[in-house]
Amino acid sequence: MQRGIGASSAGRGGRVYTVLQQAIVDQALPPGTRLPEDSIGAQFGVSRTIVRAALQRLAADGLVEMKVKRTATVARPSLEEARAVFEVRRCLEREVARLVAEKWNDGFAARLAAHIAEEQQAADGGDSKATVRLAAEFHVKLAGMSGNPLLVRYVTEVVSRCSLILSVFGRPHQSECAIGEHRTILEALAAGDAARAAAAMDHHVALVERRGVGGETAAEPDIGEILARYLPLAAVADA
Amino acid sequence: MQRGIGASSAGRGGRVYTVLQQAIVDQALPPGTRLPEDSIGAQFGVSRTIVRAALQRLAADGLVEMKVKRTATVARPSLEEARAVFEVRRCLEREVARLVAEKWNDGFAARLAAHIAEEQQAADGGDSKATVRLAAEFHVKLAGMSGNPLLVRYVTEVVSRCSLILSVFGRPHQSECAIGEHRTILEALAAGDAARAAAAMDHHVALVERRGVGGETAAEPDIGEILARYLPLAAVADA
DNA sequence: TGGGATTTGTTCGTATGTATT
DNA sequence: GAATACATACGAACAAATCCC
Repeated sequence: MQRGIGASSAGRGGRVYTVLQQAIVDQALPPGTRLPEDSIGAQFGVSRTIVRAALQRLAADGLVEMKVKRTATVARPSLEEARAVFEVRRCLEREVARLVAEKWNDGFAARLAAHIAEEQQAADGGDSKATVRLAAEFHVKLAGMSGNPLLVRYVTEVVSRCSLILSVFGRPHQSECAIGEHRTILEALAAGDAARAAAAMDHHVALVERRGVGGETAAEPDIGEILARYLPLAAVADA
Repeated sequence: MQRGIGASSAGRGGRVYTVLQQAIVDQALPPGTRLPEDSIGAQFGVSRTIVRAALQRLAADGLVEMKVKRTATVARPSLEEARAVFEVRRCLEREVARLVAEKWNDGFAARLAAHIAEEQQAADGGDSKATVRLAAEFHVKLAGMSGNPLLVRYVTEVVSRCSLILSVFGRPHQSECAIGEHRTILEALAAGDAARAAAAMDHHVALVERRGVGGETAAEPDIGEILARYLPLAAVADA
């Protein structure tokens, strides 16, 4: 289990897609990074045809921006987009919690407990990259237990986009490290309480959003405001 | 306003994508219909590259099946898939109802009333094709009022897939002609009752599903003849 | 403002795999 | 079961648009 979040359908342009997606959600490729088809193809040893297909899939996922006749770039979500994505994510994940609670069994309990243990281990070891990745995988794994492939696809997509969003608006890492909240969700599920599980999930996602985009509006500020901050410096420089 | 449901992002491989999508949701291209890149490219006067991009997008939307080294075909949803799609659709559209109820204003009321009147007119005129198309557009239009672009995209996708599903399991047409149910939703929204609107929507989608699942399938017609009928629409969409 | 280097959009040829007689 | 026809996967090449100096 070393593959990327969306590795389920690795068929079409698979390797390039998977690697790029993982690199983007890992924040190894920050928003705005140019993704020229030539260079990427050279890196992977394939031609532009393959890269194009991968980039188009990533664009459909909202992780890459492709304007016509322009070099593709890693998407830079706006604050509005961020809100929209989290809104949909909360809706989807509430449904996941309800469905999984209905289908609950001992196997689910064991798998989730093991996953949370892994999260804890990564956190204790100070491996922030793994911590973030595992936090995302928790949600995808849970969605998988709903037995609904379309729900898995959508949850995978919104979770990926949320990782990207946190890399724009959130503090560097450790924003998603709410292992305790994952435990709370597990407990509600184990108790067979669908409503409480859905509420716990909703609360958790809301907290992720608050931690990520709640406080400051770090990115996409007003140009005028920025220049105003720099004017005093200019005055000094002139002197 | 003659464009296809998913015409919002007509940028990449736009014309071919739009026409094929419309033809599929209109059930003019039944499930299982072969979609060879050559023939389609010839019809549209473009090369396989363009057709490929369009087919890939349609495959991502779940409307087309593409296995490696095999001719693409119009997707033939299984009963399980159908259930999964409707499950997600209910979840998404409940959220749409809630959000639209919150943002309700007189403009929304007028636009929805006009749309329902159009539906009624098509139904009275016996235009079953227009009736089905307008029924789908009602949901997409409503989603647009949520102000959440991602929600619009997802609703558009599930609604399209539901049209395809109905063409497999439902009676030929008129399965979705529940204009009265659309009116009930509008009334709940106009009353400012978000919970009732969500419930009405949930009930409506459940009824669409119930009416849809239970029939048989049809035969395979000629692609060229069908696409020729759709080319004029493409010209209009481009203008 | 202009021109050159980059990079995309597209087509078409070849290799490879599938379906069919 | 083998051979043939057919259709896709992939890559190379050309023209046009964009970006940068």
